[in-house]
Amino acid sequence: MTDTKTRILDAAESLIAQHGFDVSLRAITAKAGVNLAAVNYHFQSKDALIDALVARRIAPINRLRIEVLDAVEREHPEGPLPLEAVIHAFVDPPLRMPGREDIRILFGRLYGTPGEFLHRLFEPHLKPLAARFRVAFARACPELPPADLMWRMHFTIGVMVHTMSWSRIISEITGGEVNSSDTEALIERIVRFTAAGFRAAVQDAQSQQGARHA
Amino acid sequence: MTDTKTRILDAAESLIAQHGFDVSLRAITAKAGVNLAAVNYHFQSKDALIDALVARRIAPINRLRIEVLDAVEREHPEGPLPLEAVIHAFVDPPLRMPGREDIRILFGRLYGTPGEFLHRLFEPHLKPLAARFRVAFARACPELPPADLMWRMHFTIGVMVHTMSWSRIISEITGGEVNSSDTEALIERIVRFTAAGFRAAVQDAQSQQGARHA
DNA sequence: GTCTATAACGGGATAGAC
DNA sequence: GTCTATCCCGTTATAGAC
Repeated sequence: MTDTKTRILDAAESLIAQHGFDVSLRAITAKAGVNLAAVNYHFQSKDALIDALVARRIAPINRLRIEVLDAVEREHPEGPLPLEAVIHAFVDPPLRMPGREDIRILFGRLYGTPGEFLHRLFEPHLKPLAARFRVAFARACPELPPADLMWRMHFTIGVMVHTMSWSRIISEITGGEVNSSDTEALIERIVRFTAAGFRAAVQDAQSQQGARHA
Repeated sequence: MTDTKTRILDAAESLIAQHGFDVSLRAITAKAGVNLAAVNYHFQSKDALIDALVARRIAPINRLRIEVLDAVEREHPEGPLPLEAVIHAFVDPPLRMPGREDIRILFGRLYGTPGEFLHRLFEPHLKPLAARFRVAFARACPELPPADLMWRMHFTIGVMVHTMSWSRIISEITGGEVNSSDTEALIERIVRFTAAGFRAAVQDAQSQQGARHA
């Protein structure tokens, strides 16, 4: 039998992934097989529980992302970085994640809920990461204007997050035709798609105004 | 003074965009300037209110998407469809949306909350749309294997949704460096990014297994 | 049709025994 | 550390006056 604290975290993680952040403490403690008051003993509040829960998963993932990026930069001390490798360092750790699929869904849920958790969680956990990867992407796409660079990083996050949230459901509604169980192949698909997006031509300031597709 | 029913819908829309779906009926009715009981009179329940609220916005958007796609297909009765035009038909109506930015955020929030609303809202509203666009995308990318086609549609939705949810926040945290107020340019960026992604080479079944980036 | 008042319920948090 | 019992609050929904 594991630690009470981690059992609460595990139960909360699973339930939040399935039912969202408004899961009751009663449901969590029931699933964890611990008493209702335990959650307020080990953590101060439900919010603090969620903070701890997210930090437990985000921290190692971001550490891994930085490590992988470090390795890429070591291999290319100067000149442009290989774009696919940078994207890979960014999207692989969260998508591959430790075991449970719940965590992927939970993670996707976080991104899908802008505002509430932004200042509590993303500001500390994600801001330094974004800064780090921003210069990496800039080195991978030297000719890309800064605004386009930011938007395309943003788009890449969108692809990653949406895939994390919906991959299981996608598999269901397409009747298995689209299979998300092969994580390796899925990551590869994402890298190819977004790398091509990064390399797309940018519209120049002139034609930006009235361009329309026939 | 407008209709009570629509005032409730407007208030709910705005508040949900800002604070999520667990906004209280008290807050909604207070903002709408109507009585608490009104929401249960005009709609049966809070869930029914949300259904009505979403349907009110999704229906015209999807109608427009189909209309635009119809026009594209009329101009190209046979042979491949222009990819950018198909993407445009899909992402432009929701991103351009009627006036209020709240609606974009709300829309993004819906996609970011898989599970809860899927069977109630996306099944009826989105399933026929997806089927329609699927054949359109297949005509635009004839050589793309079906599985890749589905994933890339999925990725495109991810880019669109994430942009809708986060565009305002992105503008804030980047200090205006990245500006989301120019909807026209933003749509153009999305179309370029995703079109390039659709056109990316697919990994063949052989190299799918052990490919890794240096 | 719209409001006032209240019912019926479930939520998070806490005090105190063990 | 863990449990029982309880408090207090906010929530949805409803009944009935206007």
